Amino acid sequence: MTRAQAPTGRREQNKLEKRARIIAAARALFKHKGYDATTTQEIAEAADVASGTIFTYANTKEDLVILVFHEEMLSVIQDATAMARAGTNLRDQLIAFFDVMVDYHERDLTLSRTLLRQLGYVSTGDQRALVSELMNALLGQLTLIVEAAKSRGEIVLAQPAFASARAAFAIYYFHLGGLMSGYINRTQFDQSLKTDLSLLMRGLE
Amino acid sequence: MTRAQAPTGRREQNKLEKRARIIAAARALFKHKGYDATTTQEIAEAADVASGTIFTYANTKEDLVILVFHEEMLSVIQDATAMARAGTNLRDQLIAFFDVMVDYHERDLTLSRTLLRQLGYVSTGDQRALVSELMNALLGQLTLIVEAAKSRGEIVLAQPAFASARAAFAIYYFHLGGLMSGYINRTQFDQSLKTDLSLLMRGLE
DNA sequence: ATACAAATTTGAGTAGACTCATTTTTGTTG
DNA sequence: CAACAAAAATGAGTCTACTCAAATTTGTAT
Repeated sequence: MTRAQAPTGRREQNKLEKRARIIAAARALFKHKGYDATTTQEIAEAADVASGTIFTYANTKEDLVILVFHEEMLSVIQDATAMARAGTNLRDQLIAFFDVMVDYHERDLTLSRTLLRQLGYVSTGDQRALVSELMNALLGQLTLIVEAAKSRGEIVLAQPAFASARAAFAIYYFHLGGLMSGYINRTQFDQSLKTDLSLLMRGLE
Repeated sequence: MTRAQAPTGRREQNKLEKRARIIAAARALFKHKGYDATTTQEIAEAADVASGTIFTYANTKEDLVILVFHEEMLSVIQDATAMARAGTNLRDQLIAFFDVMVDYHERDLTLSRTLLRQLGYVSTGDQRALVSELMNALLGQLTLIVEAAKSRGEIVLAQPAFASARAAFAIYYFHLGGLMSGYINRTQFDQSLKTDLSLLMRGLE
């Protein structure tokens, strides 16, 4: 199922290099000219491949956004995890974590909007695997944070820690969408996230 | 700001009729042939307008999806509210509410996927107003449900009821995305929603 | 080396969403 | 009703994401 060994024949090697070139070209152009203003032709030229080659590595132009984010996001998650450690209680740790993520998204609004859009609409297998990987990394870190809070006796869990991490992320994700689409501003985002996470901590009953 | 009176000159009347024809044509074709297989030309023909006219009523083909859903969704929200009344406690009422919504979305997966995608990426003013209206209707009903639970002493709220409604919806929305994108199936959806809403009820602390 | 098949790349071609200069319709004024 | 301006509709044309048959490259076997 999952490829056992990293295949490193010449052919595989070339594919990897070409793939890397395409992703790098896409990233540079998206950030420089913006997503919409960048054509797949331009990406192909910058990556020194034919226009059709793009589409053996990504099924659609939007899939390229996922490829671009995939690498970056993993390191953002690391940063977020590091920042979370500074917090003194679970809620503040979660807020610190999400803060790093939002800061990242705010740096390139158009691109992040395209990403969010795409996350809810992934086409085929390859890209889906990447999204799953990101989501697992994210929820994995959040789960660790929740479990740590449990260990130090701060919270009591009737459900697996994973479920709490998921619920917290769901709340973050919803507000992120509102922020990215311009329904709310950053101040409102911070406020709403804080309120709703407090709610999750204390419960309604 | 908001137009005071309904303007009903001949011109306005014609626009409304034309708009209605376009939406009806789009709905019929989307449901019959699917979103992707339907061309804006076909919609224009079915609505008996020129191809360009479509784009004076919707900025993009995807915006048409929002127009189609706008009407339908308001009545789905009514149905959901009615079903929620049957529940005996807040959590079950919320689950009953969301159940109606998911049933609706499951009836036309492709179209709902396109809607969800679009919700996180609304282009310009007109469509944004429609989305806000839907969201307000939805969160409004949920808020009423939460407030009723508070009135009968089932829950205690440190925050406005609106925040609880929003948090519940956020959880629903996240899992809905997973369901629509095929990351989870309906059984898993029901399970996860139940778990996470229970979490919200009882809190972590 | 040579022949062969499989994998990969190529780029001209296609399809369809969207634009916009022009035309048509509508409402108003004298 | 004629003349005019504003609003709306039109559809030929553009632009670009994406396809796919043909060409090229790669790995293997003899």
